Amino acid sequence: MARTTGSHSDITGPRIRETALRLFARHGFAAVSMRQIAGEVGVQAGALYNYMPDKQSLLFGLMQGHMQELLYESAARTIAADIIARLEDFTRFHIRFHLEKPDAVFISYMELRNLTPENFAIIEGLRRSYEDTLESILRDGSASGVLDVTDTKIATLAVIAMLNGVNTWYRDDGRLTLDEIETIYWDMVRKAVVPNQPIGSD
Amino acid sequence: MARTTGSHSDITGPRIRETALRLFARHGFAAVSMRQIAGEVGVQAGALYNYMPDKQSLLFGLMQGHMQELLYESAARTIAADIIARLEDFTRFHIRFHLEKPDAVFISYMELRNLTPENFAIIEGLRRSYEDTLESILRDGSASGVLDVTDTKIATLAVIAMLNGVNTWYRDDGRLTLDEIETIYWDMVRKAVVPNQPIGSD
DNA sequence: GTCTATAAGTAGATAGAC
DNA sequence: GTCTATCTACTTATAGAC
Repeated sequence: MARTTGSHSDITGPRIRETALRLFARHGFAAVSMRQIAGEVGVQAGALYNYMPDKQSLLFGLMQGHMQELLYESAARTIAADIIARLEDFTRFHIRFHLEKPDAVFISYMELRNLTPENFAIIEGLRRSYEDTLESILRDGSASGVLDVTDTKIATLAVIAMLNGVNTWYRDDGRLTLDEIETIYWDMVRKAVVPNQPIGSD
Repeated sequence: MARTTGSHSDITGPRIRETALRLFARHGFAAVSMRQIAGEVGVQAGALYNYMPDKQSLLFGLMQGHMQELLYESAARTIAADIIARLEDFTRFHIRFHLEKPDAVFISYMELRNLTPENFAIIEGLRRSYEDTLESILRDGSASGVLDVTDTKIATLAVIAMLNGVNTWYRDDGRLTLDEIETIYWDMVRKAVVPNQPIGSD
């Protein structure tokens, strides 16, 4: 039966997080008020504080949860034994995972400024761990000669930045399928880091 | 002679814009108050309104000025007749220009959400014009066969996203010179879009 | 667990003196 | 052109009733 007051701890909590994620992504953390979140959830602002000590914790929880899931999933999906195949695993996983969670991706990058220094350090650590997933692939590939990168760290950041770009233009109703997009990016990533012999060079 | 009150129109205006640019980049548009800007400039909050009708116009003016300068400079510096050389011009210009103006670059991307719809449309138009600079290079190169890109639009956005990434990690006292960084990125860009024959492929 | 009410502070913007 | 003072609205967070 419908109630306008009473206990809803098991549904209100997730709804607060979903709503906050969407509003933070759309308008920015600083521009969204607790009243606005509460209003969309359907409770009064004071009720939010049953679920979090303050607004900062809400933001941090969203970002931390996202980064932990990213790390967990990337470890599970980047498993091929062959280096080139593992790089392809990573490329396709990164694009797909990021396109599935655009709001969480967006705030995890855009709202770093609004974290306390302690919380910022934690999120930065998780982000670096994720970068290490790719960097170790590039380092192993360079060592064995199947890849050719001038600077492993820069190549890592360059590839991730390039892949992140998909989120800025992708639309569900666009002209390309997800698989086509993955393939186009994988082609560019592969060419950028594989030893090559340009046609027509001498 | 030092004065604490009186006319300063010719120096206060630029100082307001410099200060706002720095504060917006550091803390975000929504998190910076007019009083905070005024305080760092050394005037009272009310005085700011001699230079702009509202806070929104201040943000828009900063972003518009940056984008117009980017367009003007890119046209002046991407001039080589040869396609590959022009792509290299663009790559090196983009990295250098963006590293010279990190705050303006940062807010021109991060604060798009805080523009009114009308202002957003104008900035988006300028951004697309800049992307067209690169896209026309890639299109011309593909047509003449000196470049090989599966999808011109995606390649444009992928290259720009990759180059933009430099701003997230560059430090003046880092281990690489600006020219070394440009060269590393140019190497990756070139390999990604030039027709190639991977060594060891069959 | 949610409500109402409120504390204590800050926001953008304006009016009028100088 | 800048100041002081102020308006109106909104902010995060808390207290206590139910």
